[in-house]
Amino acid sequence: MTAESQKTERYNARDAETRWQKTWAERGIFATKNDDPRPKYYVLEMFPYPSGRIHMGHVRNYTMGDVVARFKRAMGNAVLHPMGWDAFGMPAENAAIDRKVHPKAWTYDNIAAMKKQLQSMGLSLDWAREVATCDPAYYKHQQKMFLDFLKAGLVAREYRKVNWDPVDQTVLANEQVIDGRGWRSGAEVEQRDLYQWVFKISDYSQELLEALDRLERWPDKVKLMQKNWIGRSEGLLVRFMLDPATAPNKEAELEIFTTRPDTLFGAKFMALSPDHPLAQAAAAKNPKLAAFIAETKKIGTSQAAIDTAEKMGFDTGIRAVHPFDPNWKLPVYVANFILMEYGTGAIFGCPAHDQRDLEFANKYGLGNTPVVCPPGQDPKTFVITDVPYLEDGKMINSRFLDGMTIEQAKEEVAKRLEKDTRGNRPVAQRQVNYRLRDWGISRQRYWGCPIPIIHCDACGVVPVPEKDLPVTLPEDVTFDKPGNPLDRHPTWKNITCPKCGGPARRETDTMDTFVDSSWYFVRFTDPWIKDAPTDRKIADRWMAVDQYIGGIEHAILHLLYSRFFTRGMHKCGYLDLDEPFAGLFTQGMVVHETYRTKSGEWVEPANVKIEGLGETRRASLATTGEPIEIGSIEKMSKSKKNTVDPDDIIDAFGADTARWFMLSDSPPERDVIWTEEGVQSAWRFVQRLWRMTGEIAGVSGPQSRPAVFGPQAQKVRKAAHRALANVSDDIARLRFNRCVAHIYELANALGDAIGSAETAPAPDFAWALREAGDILVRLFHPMMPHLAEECWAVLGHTTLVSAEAWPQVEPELLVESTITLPVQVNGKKRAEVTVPRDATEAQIVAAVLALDDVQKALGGKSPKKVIVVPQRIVNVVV
RNA sequence: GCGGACGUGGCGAAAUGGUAGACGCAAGGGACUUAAAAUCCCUUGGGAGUAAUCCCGUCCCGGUUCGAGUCCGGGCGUCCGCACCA
Repeated sequence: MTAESQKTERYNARDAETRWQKTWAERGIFATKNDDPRPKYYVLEMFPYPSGRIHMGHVRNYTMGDVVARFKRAMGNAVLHPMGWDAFGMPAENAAIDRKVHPKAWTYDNIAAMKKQLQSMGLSLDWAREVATCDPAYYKHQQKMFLDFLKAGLVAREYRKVNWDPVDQTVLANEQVIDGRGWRSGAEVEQRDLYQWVFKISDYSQELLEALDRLERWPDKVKLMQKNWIGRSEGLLVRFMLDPATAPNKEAELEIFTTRPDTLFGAKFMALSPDHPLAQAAAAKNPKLAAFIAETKKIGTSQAAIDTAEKMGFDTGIRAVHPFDPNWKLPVYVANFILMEYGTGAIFGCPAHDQRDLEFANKYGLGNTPVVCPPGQDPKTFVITDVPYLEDGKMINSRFLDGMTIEQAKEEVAKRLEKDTRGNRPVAQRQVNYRLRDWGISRQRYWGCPIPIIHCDACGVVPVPEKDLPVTLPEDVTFDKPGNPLDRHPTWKNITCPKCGGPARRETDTMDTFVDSSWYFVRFTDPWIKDAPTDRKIADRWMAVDQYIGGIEHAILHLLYSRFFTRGMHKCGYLDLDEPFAGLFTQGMVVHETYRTKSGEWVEPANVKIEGLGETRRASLATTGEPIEIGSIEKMSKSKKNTVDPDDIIDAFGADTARWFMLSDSPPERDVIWTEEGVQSAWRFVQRLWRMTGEIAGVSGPQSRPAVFGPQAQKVRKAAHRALANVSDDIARLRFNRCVAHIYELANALGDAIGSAETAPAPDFAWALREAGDILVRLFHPMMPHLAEECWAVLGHTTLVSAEAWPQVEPELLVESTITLPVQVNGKKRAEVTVPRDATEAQIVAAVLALDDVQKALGGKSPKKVIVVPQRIVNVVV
């Protein structure tokens, strides 16, 4: 055979893949009907930002989703598997600034390019439902819901301290500040006070927290992260009297929040946030205090600044009165470590039992009194110097609390102070605090959903009338100056007030793009409806998303916001559920080795030549041969140039190879290392499957199922049905790496069987080979759909395997008539015993004790007992 | 600092408390070939032995159990999330 003819016998992935993609599109087999009566299954992958090109992370994510979609479809479900674009956001504006292209043009060009790439992957998507969040037909409904939320009390306008990104010139959510820097620009974030539109997500703190327990198919890790983020703590609000002689005004009281009311007798000082009204009032009369407060503002909010910042305080001269002792006066400080946003912005300090309080007290010589004594410690000798005591113990130095546990003391203090009233109000009340703060959605940006609000000099804040929706973005904008182009737009901004007809201005802020992605999954259920965000019946039919798949980086922001927004939509009558994602899966990243030249420049894998193995493994520049350092394995990123372009891989090997590799080896929740060897291995397997089905197709056998199967045939059939059972189970549990292994096992078994076949195999064996071949193709179809169609046709089928039902397991093929059990003596394996499947325990024991190896291991002793675990193991204990 | 996850061959990894290392990669040997590629076959945790076989082995130290990679306690290490949150 010549090299040329061999070449033609290879599977031509590029050719076959375009062909099958065309066939699927023509026959519309992935279109989903909203009135499909079969049980629904909604599988969704997090939609991409149209950056311009897909990356390997997308390939992994969408492959996993597609496997689930194709499997569920074959299982007889009506499957909803849509795709869209998270199309608003800053990169489009950055491109406008850098390249002088309009954000809209840039975005839609990117969408076109990426759509083509996604289509080359052979994903079973219903493209008719495609949405882009930058489309007025989409954001119109978002504006409507903003107004609904406003009416429902879920939106507020607040003058707020915000994180200001000086480079991007916009406000950032806390979640978008990483180590004190903007998550996109990397610029050090400043604090500014601005009017902000906020969603009242904190009204749902308790609800969002409690509902986590009911999300059974979410990873514990994500639930825990959300739980910590919501940050519930129970404590006591306590009103301290201020010594009137020292108070700056008639505000003769200071309210604090504490989770440790038990330590009240260890109090040494009070501390206020620099932003606290009492601090401000005191500063008005005390220039030195005012200067101190100004000083605290200069210290940045960056992580480094917070880590290294020393505790600083300023004695206001005000004295507070201990709630249990009118003669006990506590100095009131302004301190730089007290946050106005949490609790009441004021605390009482108990240095003996709090790290920060102790540092502060030590610095200002305030001393400490331990009030909780560790078990086994003599209270008389127990002193605190540099390390506070935070554990459990018995109360000491605490008058009526002495001898109690911490819990008892907390309860006692709460009870007494709740009873105690001052001015008709109890001195203390129990309170639950949350760390979660309202979601500021205002962004000083052009490329986002306009907030449908008008500011009128006479009427104030006026919602845009619904008949005027959508408020569309003007297209004639310039990006030659920093800041928001909407703010300096001559005509768009100025408008007449819909209420009074007087001069007014549009709100020029746009919404955080996380709003766009907080409901797109609902829009997919009916993206065609024009006059409402949803068709309620259809939304209720498809929601919740049964399986949501995406990166762990969205564990908090996107998922929490979506949970909130869904509740808002529920409240406003757009659907009837609270939790949008019934099942969540967070997939790992695609990582790759990094390469750098001696001078420290990153080098793309495509330009690197690797030689040698292990210790002698060396890299050099492909062009010049200059030696290159092999660095650590890291997430693929443009900055480190360790990326592999999906287009290149699909061109060279086909989409199926890329898909197969993405599912192989690593468990889906863990990172997968992209290697050249791994791709080669996947590609070889594609070829092998294709050859193998060709060989099976060449076997002539009976048309109808033989009545009896010989041992050779049974062996093949058992292998096929075992693989079928295993793969079915593992796809359902998203254990794709195990599916891959089981498919390899079946291919190996089938390869052996074909190898052992005669030129004219017996009819039953021939039939079994064809059956196993059919099963094999249908099993790998969700992972490698194009190859599967090709092989399916080679096997003589005229249907599409993509539209075939999942094969049925014959359960009797999964059980053996005899079983071989390992035999242990004192927990060490010494022999094996083969017994009939239905052997009784007594029969098994007899068979085991009759074994030479067992007798030898017993060394003449008689066994104390024999443990028989049915179908598993036998252990003889001496 | 608080919270969580993980630690298994040369590598990626399997293993409802029940034969540790399935499956893949890499490596070594062989077949086919003028040769290469491709393909196929064999070997591959460590040690002892001609061999049958035996001993050791899942980060370390203990414990529970007939039996522990798996459960519990204590270390060590790596990774992730949160963090002046009162």
